[in-house]
Amino acid sequence: MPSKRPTIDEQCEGTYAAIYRAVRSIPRGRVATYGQVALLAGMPGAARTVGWALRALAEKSHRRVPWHRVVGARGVISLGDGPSGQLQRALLRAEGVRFRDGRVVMDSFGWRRAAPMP
DNA sequence: GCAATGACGCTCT
DNA sequence: CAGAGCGCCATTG
Repeated sequence: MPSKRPTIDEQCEGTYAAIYRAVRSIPRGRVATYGQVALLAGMPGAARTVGWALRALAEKSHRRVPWHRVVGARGVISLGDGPSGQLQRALLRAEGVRFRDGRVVMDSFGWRRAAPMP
């Protein structure tokens, strides 16, 4: 189709594709950090870009991407106390992810990180 | 092409 | 532990 600006869907085929793929690779019940996703997507250091991609995803929300499994470096919910942040927490809890002082217990639930399950 | 923005990360104070 | 500063990369106006 002529002169069509790249929509979210189009961008999903581009740079975001690798990001979404990486996020989809996160096993259920585990979480990964933005930096980790960026690394897996082949863009080390592009943690912020991952945030952009997920943000765009939130507007559509029609993708099967477990965005809730992506958290901050130390397991913090970057969305904060907002409605989205609480939703993320709820979704993670539903998968068995445990929290401690508002942060995910990365030692146990961080993807590819540690340790036997409790 | 530059300046500003952003669901980040790391280091220093 | 909290706050501020700098660096990182991609998108947008």
